[in-house]
Amino acid sequence: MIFRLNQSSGVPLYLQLMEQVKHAVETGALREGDQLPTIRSLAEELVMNPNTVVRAYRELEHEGVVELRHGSGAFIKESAADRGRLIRRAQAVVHSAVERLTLLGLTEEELRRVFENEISQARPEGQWRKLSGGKP
Amino acid sequence: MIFRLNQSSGVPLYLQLMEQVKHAVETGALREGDQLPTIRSLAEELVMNPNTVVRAYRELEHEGVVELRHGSGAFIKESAADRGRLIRRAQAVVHSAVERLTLLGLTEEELRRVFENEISQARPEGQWRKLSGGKP
DNA sequence: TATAGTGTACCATCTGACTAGCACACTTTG
DNA sequence: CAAAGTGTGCTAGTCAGATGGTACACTATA
Repeated sequence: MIFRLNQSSGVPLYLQLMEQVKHAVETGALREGDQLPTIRSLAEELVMNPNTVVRAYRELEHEGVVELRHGSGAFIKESAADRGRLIRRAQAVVHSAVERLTLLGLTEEELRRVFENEISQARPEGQWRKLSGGKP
Repeated sequence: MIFRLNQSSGVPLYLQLMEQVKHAVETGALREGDQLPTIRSLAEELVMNPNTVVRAYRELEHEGVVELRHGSGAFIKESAADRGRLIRRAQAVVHSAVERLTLLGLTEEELRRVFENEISQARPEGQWRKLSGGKP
């Protein structure tokens, strides 16, 4: 497993860690019964506090993704549906799109904005706040 | 202009606001000389503290995106390059990709993870921390 | 039955994001 | 000149993320 965390994105580290684990499960990189890194070892390698790892693991347990076994470790729970194939296919689609846009000359910042904008346009159900203003 | 902020994403509101403004400029929705909403009015409509809007505006000014005129308002500065056409083209590409993946049955959460994973795979230059662990 | 390795549970502390409220200075408009 | 609307500046406080450290409880293994 390889986890990549972005310190300066504003997104809490424990949330990023959770996302990484979920993604690994979705792609099949982590399978049912696999043991996750130890809290202490992961904290050490990611140069973060063990408590932060604990928080991520506990939330993942609460979401039913992992199982914490006192004294032995953290393990991937049986996932309801194996979406590995679908996710990998999706990854391919996104990959080609990102590659194409990179060649067009978009910066990573622009890419993120375009993507986030598209998501929020396509699915306005979430916790959004709208503002319709004119020229004040 | 329409701004959409996500309260529960973990990303600071002032950063989200900045992104929205930048995106609006990139797409051409906001043009040179256009006046942005008043600090107070924007804060009121977005139901946030004026200080938070101030912070976003000041950072945007620092980045050269807007110009704050004491006593009159905030205005879009002349942008170095008009990337409107490029960005709109990119938006079309991303739009079709997102649509396709939505039809495949991906949730918004999965979509975000796949995208973020792709970005970090494609451009590992940033402030990333790697972990290569095995089964501990 | 030891012992090492694991998760669990606290507590104190620091930092940044955000809120809350007020007074002040400048510009526009009448 | 006066009033309304604007950005500016400041102080104080709340909250969540993250750190740092310690002690404890459980499990696997020799």
